Amino acid sequence: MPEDSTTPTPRRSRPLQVADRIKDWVVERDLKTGARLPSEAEMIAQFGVSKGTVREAMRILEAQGLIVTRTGPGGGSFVGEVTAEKAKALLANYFYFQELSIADIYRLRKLLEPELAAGLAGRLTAGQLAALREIATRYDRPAASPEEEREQHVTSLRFHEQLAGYAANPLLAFCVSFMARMLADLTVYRRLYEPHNEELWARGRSHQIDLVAALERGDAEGARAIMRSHMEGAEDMMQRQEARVMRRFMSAR
Amino acid sequence: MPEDSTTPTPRRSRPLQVADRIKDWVVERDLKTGARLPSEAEMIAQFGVSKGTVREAMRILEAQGLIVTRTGPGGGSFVGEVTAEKAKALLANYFYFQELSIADIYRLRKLLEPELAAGLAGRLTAGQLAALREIATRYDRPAASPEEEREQHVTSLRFHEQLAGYAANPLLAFCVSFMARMLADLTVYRRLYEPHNEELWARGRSHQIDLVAALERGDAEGARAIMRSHMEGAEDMMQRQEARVMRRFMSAR
DNA sequence: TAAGATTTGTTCGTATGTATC
DNA sequence: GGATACATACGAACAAATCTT
Repeated sequence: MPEDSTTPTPRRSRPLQVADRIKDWVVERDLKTGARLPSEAEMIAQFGVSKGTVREAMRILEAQGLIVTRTGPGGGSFVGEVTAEKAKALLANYFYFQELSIADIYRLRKLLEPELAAGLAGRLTAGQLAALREIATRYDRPAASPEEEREQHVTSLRFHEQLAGYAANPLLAFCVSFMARMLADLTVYRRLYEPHNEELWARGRSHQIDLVAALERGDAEGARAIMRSHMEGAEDMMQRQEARVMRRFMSAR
Repeated sequence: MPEDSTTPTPRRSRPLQVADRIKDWVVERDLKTGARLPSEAEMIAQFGVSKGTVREAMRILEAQGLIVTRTGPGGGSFVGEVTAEKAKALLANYFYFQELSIADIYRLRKLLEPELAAGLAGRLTAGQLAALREIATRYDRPAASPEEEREQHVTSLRFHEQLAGYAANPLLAFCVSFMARMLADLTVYRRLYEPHNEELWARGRSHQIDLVAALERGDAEGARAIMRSHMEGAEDMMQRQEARVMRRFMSAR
C-alpha cells in the first residue's frame, strides 16, 4: 500500500502513535477477544511515554470499541470485540452530517430486505420462528393514539432487526439492521390532515405473519415476494407521513 | 427515551461523562462543522475536572471523528464532520471480528452496484465522465505479472469508489464505497494452477468503458444491465481465485 | 527574522477508588 | 477486614506548535 507522500503527514500525536502500536501488537499476535493487554505501567516502560499519554491512547481504542478496561486486581485492558451496537452508533455519527432522506433508506431496504428474507427460508429454528411471531403479534389491534402508533412502528422495525440477526451474511445483516435502527430513531411528524390508514397498517402486519409462515415452510421465493410487497407498503406509509430525520448522535453506550 | 433500568449501569468513567456533555452541548446549539469548542482551561473550570480528564474526553471524541484539534493561538478543538474515510475505517473494525467472505460481499454488490449505476445515468458532468474514463483506461494491456494483476484489480475497484462518490443517495454511496474498500484491502492468493484468464479480464475492462458510455447517453437500464453483468463476471473472477480476507485493522488516519 | 503570546501536548508525583484474595 | 494490584483522577510544571507583531 503506497503511503501518500504528497500529503505532509499532519504529525500524529503521541497518544495516536501509541494506539497504533498497540493495534499492531494485537494484530501481530492475532490476539482474540478477551486477551489481556500489558498494564499501564508496562506500557509506560515499553513505549517510554507517561501515564497520561498511555491513558489517552487507551481511551482512543476504547472509543472505537477495540478494548475494554477493568479496574482492580486482575484488571487491566483487554481486547474487546467491536459490537454491532457500537458499530451502528459510530456509523450513525457519519450520517449525522449527511443529508439522508427516508427515500434514500427505503431505496436500499427494497433491495436488501427481500434478499435477506429469501436467504432465511427454511433455515430458522422453532425458537427463532416463535420469537418472530411474538414480535409480529405483539400489537393485535390498530393504534388508538399517535403515541401508540409510533410504538407499533418501532416494534415493527424491531421485527426486521430480529430477522437480520438470523442472517448468515454478516454484511447483509449489518446493513439491514442499521437501516432499521436509523428509521426507529427518526422523529415522525404525521400530517394532521392525513388520516391514519388502518387498512395499510393491517396489511403490513399480516405481511409479517405471512412472512414467518413462508420462512417456516422454506419458501424462499414466497418470502422474497412478501418482503418486497411489505417494503413497498412501508415506504408508502412513510411517504404519506411527513417524516423527517432528526439529526442527532446515537449514544454509544 | 426510556433509560434501561434493568441494566445496572456499568459506571461511566469521568472522561466519558465529559465527552457526553460536550456532545450534548454541540447538539443543543446545533453547532456546524468548524465551530469552536471551549478551550481546555474553560472545560476544566466548567466541568470541575482535571486537565487529564478533559484531554481523555477529547481523545474519545477525536477517535470517533467528531472533533479536530489544533495547537497554537486561535487553536483549540473544533466540531469536525465525520469523513467517509473515517467511517469506513471504524466500520471495518467491526468486520475484523466477523467471518466475512468474498461471497458475502458480492451478494450485496450484485444488488447495489447496478442500482447505483442506473441512478447515475444522464446525471454526470463531462468532467466526472472523463475522470471515470481515465481510470477505466489506465491499464490498456493485460497484466504481465501477478503484482501488476493485483494493481489492476485495485484500480478497477477505484473505478467503483469513484462512481459511488457521484451518487445522490449517501447511504447507497457509502455501502458501495465501503465494499470496494474492503475488497481492495483483501489479500488475494491466486491458485497457481489456475491460469490467468485474459478473456475474462478484457470483458471486465470493456464493461467499465461501456458503462461510462451508457451513463453519458442517459441509458439507465443499459447501465444497470452492464453493471449487473460486470458484477457477475467479477464475482466469477474472485471465486476462481483463492481469495481470502486478510483480517486486519484499517488505519484510521 | 525574532520575540512574545496563546493554546494544546506531555510529564511527573501523589492520592484515591475498586475489585480480588 | 486487611493487603494487594490494578486503574482512575488531580495538580503543577514544562515542552511544543503556531499565530501575531
